[in-house]
Amino acid sequence: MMHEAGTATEQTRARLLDAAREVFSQHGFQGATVREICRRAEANVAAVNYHFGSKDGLLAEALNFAPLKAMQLANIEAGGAPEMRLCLFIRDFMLMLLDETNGSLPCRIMARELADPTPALDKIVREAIAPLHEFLGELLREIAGEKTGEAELRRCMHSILGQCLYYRHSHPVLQRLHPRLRYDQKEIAAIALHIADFSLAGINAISKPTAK
Amino acid sequence: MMHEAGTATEQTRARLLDAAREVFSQHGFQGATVREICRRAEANVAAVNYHFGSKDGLLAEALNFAPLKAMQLANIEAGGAPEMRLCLFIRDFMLMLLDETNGSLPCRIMARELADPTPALDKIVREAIAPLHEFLGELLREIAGEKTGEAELRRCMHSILGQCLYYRHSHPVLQRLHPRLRYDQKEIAAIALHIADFSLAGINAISKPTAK
DNA sequence: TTTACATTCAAACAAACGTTTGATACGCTT
DNA sequence: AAGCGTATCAAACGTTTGTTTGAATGTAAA
Repeated sequence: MMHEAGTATEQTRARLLDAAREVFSQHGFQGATVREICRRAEANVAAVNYHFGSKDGLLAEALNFAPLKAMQLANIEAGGAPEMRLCLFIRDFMLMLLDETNGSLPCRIMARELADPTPALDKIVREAIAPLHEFLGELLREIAGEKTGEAELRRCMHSILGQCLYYRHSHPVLQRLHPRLRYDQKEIAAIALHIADFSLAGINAISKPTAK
Repeated sequence: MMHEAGTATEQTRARLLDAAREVFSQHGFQGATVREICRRAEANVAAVNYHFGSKDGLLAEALNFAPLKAMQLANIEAGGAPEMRLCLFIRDFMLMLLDETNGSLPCRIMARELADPTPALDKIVREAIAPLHEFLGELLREIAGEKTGEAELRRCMHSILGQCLYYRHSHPVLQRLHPRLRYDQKEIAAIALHIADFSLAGINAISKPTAK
């Protein structure tokens, strides 16, 4: 009756999810309208409620934490010095946040939801952000050493995440200030490298305070 | 006929502006409703359109760049080493972004608008953000020295602003992760000090690259 | 073919939105 | 007191929102 891969039903579901990810990442949950999502998916307005129950349900299914988790796993398996792994993490994270050719729109949706709580935020925090913080906390612990306090380490983590997210959150502003700027992969890599250098120096200063 | 300070008309205008600043800073421009603003201001729904023409007009008048400019001016007049002035700037900026007792809600409204363009964003960028970037750019130039490239210096500026704005943008998330956390003035000062230390070390690493 | 069920569709729904209207109340000058 | 312009108000306006409905369509088993 249904449920074979590639069946018409599943195609509509998939088109709706793709369109939803685009519109949600562009306009946020509040700014996105069911009608625009359906228009892009070439589906009827009722399709969202039929397949996902509600706009909330569509958001919940549109989210996908797999790329973020896969990135963390690959980072751990990459091995090497923790400083190098931090460098790698920042670059991969920035690519997910900024690279248009990167398919991981869910990460950009999550970035939008940070400031604007929706019914899905609790799930996002529980399943994506909390593990990310744990992963990054352990990585920074390796770099900063055991003597660094928990609060200082957490603030270093916030400093790094803040730098990364800034380029996503402030993108409309930065585009107005520097209209020529384009976020191609080369520019993203350069920014990531800056953040890594900047942050490693910061961590060192925090973890090994030198008397003046 | 009217326009004397303290007249009933001006009181309604003032109440509307106060309420608008609260609601806009809490829910953003899209999320805020004219009806809630009027309810808090104890005014009729039509009052917004009568006094400000539209919801857009209310936002435009609710914005106030004076505190941000005053802060920059005070910073310049304070004098002292540029490193110390950066420290001062970060603390004042964080207080405007986070301190509940601080009356400068416009700064928090602007922080929300960064990610979500509204008709007022162009004016915000032109009159508040661009001057802020110029001010901070000059301050960082003093710290980093003449040899540092323009792009590197701008990235350092983004690193600092990103760290500061993170605590505002990610507040809903951080509150869920650390429910006990409260942003009193002591905590804000501690965070500001961290960002300053972290960033000064970062700037030094960028501006005076040391061969390994 | 007939039956049963899942999916799609145009249309309508109720609620909330920003805004407008026309009447009423107020404050001032004459 | 009369007249005039401003401010306030309840009510309604026209849109847009997410959602629901009931009929039409497609698909696969009986």
